[in-house]
Amino acid sequence: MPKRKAKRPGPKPASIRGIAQLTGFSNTTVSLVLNGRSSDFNITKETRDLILAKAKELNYQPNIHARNLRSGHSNILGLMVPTLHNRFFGELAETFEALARASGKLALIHVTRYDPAEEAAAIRFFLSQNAECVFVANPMAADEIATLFEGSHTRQVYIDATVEGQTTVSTDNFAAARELTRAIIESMAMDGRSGEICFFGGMPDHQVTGQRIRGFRAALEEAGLAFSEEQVIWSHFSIEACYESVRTYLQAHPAPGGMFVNSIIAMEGITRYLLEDYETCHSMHYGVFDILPYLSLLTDLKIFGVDQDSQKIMETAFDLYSTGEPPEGGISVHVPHRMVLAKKTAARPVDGKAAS
Amino acid sequence: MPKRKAKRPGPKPASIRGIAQLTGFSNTTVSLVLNGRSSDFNITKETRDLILAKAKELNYQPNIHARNLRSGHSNILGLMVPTLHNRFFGELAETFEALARASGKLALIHVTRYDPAEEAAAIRFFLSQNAECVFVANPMAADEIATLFEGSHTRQVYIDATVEGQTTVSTDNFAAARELTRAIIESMAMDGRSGEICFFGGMPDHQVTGQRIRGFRAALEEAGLAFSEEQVIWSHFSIEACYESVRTYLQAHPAPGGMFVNSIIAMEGITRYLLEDYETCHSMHYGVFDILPYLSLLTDLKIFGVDQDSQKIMETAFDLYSTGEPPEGGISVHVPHRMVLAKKTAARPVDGKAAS
DNA sequence: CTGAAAGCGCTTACAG
DNA sequence: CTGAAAGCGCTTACAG
Repeated sequence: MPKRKAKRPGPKPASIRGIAQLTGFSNTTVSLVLNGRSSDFNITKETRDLILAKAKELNYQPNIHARNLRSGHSNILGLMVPTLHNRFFGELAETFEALARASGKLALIHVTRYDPAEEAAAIRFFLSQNAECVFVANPMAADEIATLFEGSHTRQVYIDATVEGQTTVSTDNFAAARELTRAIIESMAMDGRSGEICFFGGMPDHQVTGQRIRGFRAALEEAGLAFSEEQVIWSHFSIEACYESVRTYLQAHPAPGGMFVNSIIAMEGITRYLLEDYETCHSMHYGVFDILPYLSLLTDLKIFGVDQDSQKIMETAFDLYSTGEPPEGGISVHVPHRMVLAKKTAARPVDGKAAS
Repeated sequence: MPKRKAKRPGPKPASIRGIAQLTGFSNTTVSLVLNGRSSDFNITKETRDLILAKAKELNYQPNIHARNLRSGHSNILGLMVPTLHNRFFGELAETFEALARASGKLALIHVTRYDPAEEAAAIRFFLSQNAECVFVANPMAADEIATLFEGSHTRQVYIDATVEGQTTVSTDNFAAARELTRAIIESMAMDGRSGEICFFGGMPDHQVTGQRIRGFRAALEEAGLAFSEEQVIWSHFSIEACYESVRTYLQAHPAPGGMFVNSIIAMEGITRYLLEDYETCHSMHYGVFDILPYLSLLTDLKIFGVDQDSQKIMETAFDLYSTGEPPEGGISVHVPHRMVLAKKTAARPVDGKAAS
């Protein structure tokens, strides 16, 4: 057990000046040594060891504020994310933080809750701090964001977004959505199931949603199925909102066939509605984007999923940033996703009884 | 579409000095106005409006490095979390960031991956930056961490941890674990199911796990059931590790009864094993800590859960920090959790007590 | 009512 | 091989 904490003694953290005084060298020498530049300046091994020892003894850590203020480059890396409530962004953020720290940068995370105004505020903040790079994940207003960067020295890397002339990294949302839709169609066919397939979740201005809708539509049309705007059910990304939307839709469409579910949050909204109408929910075929890897195994629903590789996506984005200037016109990278198949195709006995 | 970005023009962000020159006032006056202290210094409305207008025009944002360096108090708030891969910590982090920003503080998040060495590094970093407060969530080595703070001015608030003499906020892990275990026992009884109940997931030194094991044990003993160390299956918090552990256990224990699952990650490990032995997995009764709110509804497993209110926990922790000095000896707050019942026993999640 | 000046901890030409 | 000194953008006594 630690002792009750002492009240106000507060020794200040070790500083360069402190180490300089204690060792008898100048600030310059200490700073040089501590920054690993001793050899560039032919600083004696003895001097170096003395300073290093003292620094270790005092547990010296540079004051980032002073360092960044002075050196001009802020050492700040920013990550803008719409939320941290789901696996995809949580993992993105965790990887971001680890990579930033490993390169000696300060990781700043700004959560914008799918709000374009908050997004603009986030970017302005990062710019005002002279951030070295901002990773913009899944923005609502990608183009507006890009214009904010104009004239600044701050780099920008987009994740799950497409912006003309910028560096972008993402899952191939169009292709993945098409694959997922195909899986739904095929699953319905094998099951002898008919009925409309709808696209559920997301807001009209949300770029990634738009790409997925195009993939959804392409698959439908390839299969000779019609697509109309009415098949798209918009909904804000919250369980409550998704629940309301799916409820309204299903009560108006008594015999649905399948659903393209645009987020794990939307799936939770559906699950909540399942309490009210198990039969209908259970009869449908689902395809979920950002599925939890093992979710499909747990459930007795007919459910497929796209599992994005968020760690790889972030690593790729970071690489693109850290390997110097981007090529003129930007560069776009797609990171492969993984399809998660419904458990029927895996080694598990089919019983699929309603729990009712 | 934004224009291709300009290459190196880089106008520097607006500064106090810039505004001073442009408006003809001194740095002092500008600084005072911008910090909302005009009235304390009887600064003319005209002066104030002029400066404010110019600041807005230039989209002035204070340089945090300069401000914090000068003003001594760093304005930094730290959050130490073991991971961001799950809902509980993701939501914690999101709420933390929002609260910090709303109070004009700089939110710094440090992910430690359940590694005591990383935890110490995180705390040392925060201390070296003179952070105003560090929120320590679910540490492996709470006591060691507390000693690191000794003699510093940095406040500390523990989340999901108990430290002698410190301010702590958490779910009542003991009580919740006991309730959850009771639910498992009762569910098994109603089902006429016998067999050992084991505790699955977590590492020996993990404090919160220890508290939950005590609750688990209490419930067993209250029900006249034996408890022995062999019923505890340790496992690192990763899907892979949990899969391996559960596999080893179940192959050695052919007729298990129930499982206290110590994290959603552990549950995913089990789900993965379900592919190999559906019968066994399906026959057991589960209780999961940190369940996804609607997970139990999706599955055909017999599964109960504890749903922690991470947002409320973080808000409470933040309040405790922001309302000044903590009382001598610290203060401990428990935030109520919610029991999620298996769908067989209830039509929906119910607040309060376990199944009756 | 407003300004001149010091200084937070650091880095970096420059001098020797 | 090492040191004296300037300055990053800000805040805050202090002076008037």
